[in-house]
Amino acid sequence: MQNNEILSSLNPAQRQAVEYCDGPSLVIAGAGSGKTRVLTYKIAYLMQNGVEPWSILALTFTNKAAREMRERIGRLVGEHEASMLWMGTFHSIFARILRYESESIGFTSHYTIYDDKDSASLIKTIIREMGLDEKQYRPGAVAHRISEAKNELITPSLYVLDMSLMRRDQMTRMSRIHEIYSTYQNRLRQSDAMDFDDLLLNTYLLLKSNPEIRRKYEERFHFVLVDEYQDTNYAQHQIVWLLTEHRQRVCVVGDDAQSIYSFRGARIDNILSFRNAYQGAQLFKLEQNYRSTQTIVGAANSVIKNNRRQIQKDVFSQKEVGEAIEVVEAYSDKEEAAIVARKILELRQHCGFDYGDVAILYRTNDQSRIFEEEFMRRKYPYRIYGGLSFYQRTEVKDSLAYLRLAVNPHDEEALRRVINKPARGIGNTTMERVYTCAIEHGVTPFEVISNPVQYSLPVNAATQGRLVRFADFISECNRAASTEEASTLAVRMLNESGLVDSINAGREPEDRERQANLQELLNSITSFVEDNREEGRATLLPDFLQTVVLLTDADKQLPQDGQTITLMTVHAAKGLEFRAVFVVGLEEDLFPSEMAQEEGNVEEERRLFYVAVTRAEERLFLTWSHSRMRYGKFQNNQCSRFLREVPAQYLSSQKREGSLLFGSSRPAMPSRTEVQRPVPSQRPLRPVRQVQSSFTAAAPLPSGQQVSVGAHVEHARFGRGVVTAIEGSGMDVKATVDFENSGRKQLLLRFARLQVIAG
DNA sequence: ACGACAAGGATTTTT
DNA sequence: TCCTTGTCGT
Repeated sequence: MQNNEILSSLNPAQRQAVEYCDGPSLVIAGAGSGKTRVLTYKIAYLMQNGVEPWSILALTFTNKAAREMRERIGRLVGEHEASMLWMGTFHSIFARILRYESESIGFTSHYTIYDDKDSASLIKTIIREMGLDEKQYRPGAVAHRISEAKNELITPSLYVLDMSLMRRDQMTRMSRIHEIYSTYQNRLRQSDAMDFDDLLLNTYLLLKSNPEIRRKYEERFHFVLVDEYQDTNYAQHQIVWLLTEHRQRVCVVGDDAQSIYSFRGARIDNILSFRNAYQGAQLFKLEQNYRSTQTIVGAANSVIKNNRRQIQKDVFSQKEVGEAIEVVEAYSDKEEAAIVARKILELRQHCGFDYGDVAILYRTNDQSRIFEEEFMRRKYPYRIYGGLSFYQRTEVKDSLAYLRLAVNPHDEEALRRVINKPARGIGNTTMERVYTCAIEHGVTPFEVISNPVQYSLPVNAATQGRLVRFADFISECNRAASTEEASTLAVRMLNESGLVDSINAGREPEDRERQANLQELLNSITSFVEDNREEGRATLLPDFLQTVVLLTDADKQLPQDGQTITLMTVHAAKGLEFRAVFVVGLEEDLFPSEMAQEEGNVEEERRLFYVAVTRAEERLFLTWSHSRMRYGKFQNNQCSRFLREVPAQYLSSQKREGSLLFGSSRPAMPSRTEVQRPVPSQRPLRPVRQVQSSFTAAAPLPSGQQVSVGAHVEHARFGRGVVTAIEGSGMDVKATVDFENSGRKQLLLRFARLQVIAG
């Protein structure tokens, strides 16, 4: 695709944002304004103007966003080119850099990444070891403080110097947090492990304290782009700064009105004051909403106006005015669910909606239950998103812990988790002694169980034997981890450890589910290995683990089949859109949450409401209930202030009897203002690069079938597709296949499980 | 070492 | 209300 083709499909504001590449820019992308489009087109534009793909760094928050963007760019500039971009989540990109540079910060290249559960568990252990009261030092609260500190780039040694932090800890009777933090960091290091926050903190420290390394990455990344900038925390902002300070070639995209993750350390100030950090940054505003009706956009605008801290913008829609928003007032939560169900029936029967067009959005997960019950009764197909993640399930975590030990036997949390799973006579008493002994000798628990005699561990001979046997097993797997293929080793390890048998022993339905989960995990390892093999790479266990810890359920969730109602929290809905949306539970102390009121975070709750409203394309329903069962008792509620912030003009006149809420006038929509048009500066363009490859028309498959360009093929996992190119020679013949549902893939024919359907 | 029971806690959760 | 966690008894 040529430049002009890329640019011609953009509106003026989008186009200006794409074309401006000379300096820092901030793209404020209103809801539904084509943000991803701008990002992908901008990257394609950069590449077509001579910027090498491997010198472009694009950071996202989710793997899903990164994957989708890479696919879209692949369609513009070719899969091969797109595959060379540095594009991924902050965490995965930084984890990769840290693996490469691990030695300069005292880790090995196969360091373990602790997830939240692992770090919480370690923090809890430390609190106990220090003899502190767990009521006073609630592990969750301590973990949160530590995470906050890390996100603010405060190391343990800086923590003690920070008077406001120290005073705050004193006030909350947790004055020893700094010690816990310091011990926690030491234990992580000893375990050759980093938690999620360390991936950012250590990247920052690496770049900050090693000028040569920093220069290397500054020189590597000619252009840095950041998605969802409103959700970045201080650490992320600072790392981006370290990478871009000198070139100032940075483009951040986001919407301050959709900043909803402050509880995770996100700083809305990063986006609000971007132009202070990057002096002279160009501001582009994408204000045309392509998603929703004028009514929905108008309502959303009116609500968000009540926030003080925001970047002024005029989001508008040129779609039809659309249907009025319906407010539903219910007497009980049950009735609320029943009314919603009835409305869905109406939508289906009279308005041409399908189940898959409908989403129910709520503030808290436990609100899903009552809808689930209602839909179950009515036999509506539905799907609840959220809840406990696949990777957090006990059997999955246990299995992964074994694999982690094979890669890094010093991983304390993994060892704690599985040493007696299945029971092998190594109980708590023994392990307490092991940990004490390890601390005394300054070694890892694994070293103690490997050589109990050497460290004079006070246990009897039988226990000693059991410990050594386990340690030897892990050591043997550890040796195999650098040679044996991931799937083979995983299967062997989980079998030989006895974990598989213990999980397969049960016959209860829950046991069946556990068995299925274990199987699913093994399948995922196998397909990971096979995918890599088809693309010409071998896969060892470390490769798999590195990828898998940074995955979430959202990444493996099957795309909507279009036949089920979606139930999810508003947070989970960010970035999605539905023809019809029900925002339910609009009551004071629920939405906005009572917690937010205490902490003065109502503006963030309002942004959350804004996110909810702007998910809707055509129909929006806002519901609330006078009473609701919460924590086992009935609660009486007032309707949410956010409901009152929606002007009556957007609301339907039909109201329930007895409703004191809303009038029924419906004046014209507010007028929109002119789109802002900054003047982009031109710069000379380098010629478009040519890709050199040897192309062939046809090649044989292992099955003997001939596959040629244009052939229709079927793949075991990717489904059906068309071969668009065949290149390479001998062992390395690769086919590029456009799959109907899985996008474009390059596969090594030697391994690919391809069937020719029609040639 | 495991099952039965009580107590306590309970937003949101991209990694 | 309901789930997770800890304690106690066998």
